[in-house]
Amino acid sequence: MAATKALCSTCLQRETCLPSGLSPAELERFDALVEQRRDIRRGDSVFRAGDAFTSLVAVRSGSFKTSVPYEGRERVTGFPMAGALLGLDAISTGQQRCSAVALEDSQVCMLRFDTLERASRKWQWLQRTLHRMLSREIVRQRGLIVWLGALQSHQRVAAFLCDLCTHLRARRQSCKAMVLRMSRAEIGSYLGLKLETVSRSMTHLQQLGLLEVQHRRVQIVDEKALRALAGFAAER
Amino acid sequence: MAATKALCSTCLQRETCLPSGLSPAELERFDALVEQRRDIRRGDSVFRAGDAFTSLVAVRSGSFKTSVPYEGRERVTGFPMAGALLGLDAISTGQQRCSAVALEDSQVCMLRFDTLERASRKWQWLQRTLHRMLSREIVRQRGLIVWLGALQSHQRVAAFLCDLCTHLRARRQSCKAMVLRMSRAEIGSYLGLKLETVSRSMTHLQQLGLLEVQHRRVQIVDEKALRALAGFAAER
DNA sequence: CGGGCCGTTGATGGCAGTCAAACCATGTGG
DNA sequence: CCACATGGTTTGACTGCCATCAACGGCCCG
Repeated sequence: MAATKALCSTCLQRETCLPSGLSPAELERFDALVEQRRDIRRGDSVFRAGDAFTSLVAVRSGSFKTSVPYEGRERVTGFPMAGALLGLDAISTGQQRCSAVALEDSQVCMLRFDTLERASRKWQWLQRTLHRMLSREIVRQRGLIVWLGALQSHQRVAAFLCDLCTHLRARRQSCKAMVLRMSRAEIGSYLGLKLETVSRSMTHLQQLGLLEVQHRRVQIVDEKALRALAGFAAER
Repeated sequence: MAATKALCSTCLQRETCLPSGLSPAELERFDALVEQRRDIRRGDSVFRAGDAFTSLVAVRSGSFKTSVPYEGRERVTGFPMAGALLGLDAISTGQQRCSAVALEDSQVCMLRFDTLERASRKWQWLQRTLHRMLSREIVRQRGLIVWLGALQSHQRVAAFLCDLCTHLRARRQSCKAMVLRMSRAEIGSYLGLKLETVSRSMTHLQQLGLLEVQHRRVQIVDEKALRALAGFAAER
């Protein structure tokens, strides 16, 4: 957990992160808001459910899983990647409600929330961006709700993979040869399925000629058909 | 759609709504933010998916259902009641993503969002409350995600009824003789179940001696057992 | 080389979806 | 006031999807 000063101006994710669309001058001012940068090793957590909330966490590189404890077990609620903001749910109570564990060696930027609130009272662009990030999280979660309530298992897996693909593309990474950072069990927990069902769904999609699956290596062969199967309209 | 000036200072919901915990002086200032009050008749909508977003909508009295179009059908995403804030998801894109239809004759207060943003740059308490409302919506939705992914049909129905009960109690209404404003089909859409399954689950819970059900009249006989069945821990 | 973890595949059972019919409350018009 | 239509709810029989239990196989790492 090395602590070094983060510089948003040098960050590859600044366009998908909080300081999006800023002028160089604004960017410099924003840099002052970042408390520290931390390296998180694979398997380590940034915070755990129950921790006191003081800072939002921006993912600078790598990827995480967030999960809530429920009935002794864990339910995965998302797989945030670079540019995402963690801890938005903790604002309401001041307590973290989920745990965030790194799926690979990652870097995060800590943003003290009281500092952020003060700054966003001064700077309209920051206020707007923060509101948008909060609102976007609501939209994202609702997408999951629709998946869980309306789709069959192989459709959910298809939707998950398409979604992952979209996020990777937005981060200029290859979608043609994805490497899943999470296990079948974690995908299943996220999608409300058992790990065996996730596995079966993937082989099913492979048999349809939409995917090539080799353990954690997934290649999307026919993305259009995959999206259609998942019930995505032309939109998105 | 009568338009009269709303007065938060006279509103019964002001403690669960945006202007919560305000001094009389602050309350007066807040009153100035409310654009107008509107009466919405049962079956009418406040906004529909695709509408341009300009205002948040606070429910003053009555109840609504919010739903997103999906594959030609509708998926119910919530049943907001008095004190709730509608349209939080629209902030991210500036477009309404769901429709809000009144389940009974209701009243709402329109809050222009640009006005609200300007005011919350001046008033810290407003900023905090707005952030909390946004964050709380994330938490609420995540609860639903956990239900959908982890619970059986009768557990989901039990959780739904307990949740409804909690909200009614917070609004000082009776929980012992609830009248459901929504149909079985709407409950099913919300919980990711078919209407027949909702009906069967209710009779099942009745046979267990936890409920008394007569069409839309539901009486909770053993709330503790119902909560236990739904997987609620002692918390909440 | 061996062990453990993860992923795949198979057989079986149970829960919820589907199709269908009956029942009930409400409201409307004769 | 009653007959009737209508929409919502309940109940039944059957089907199908996913969970469960179990065994096997591949990969990584000590």
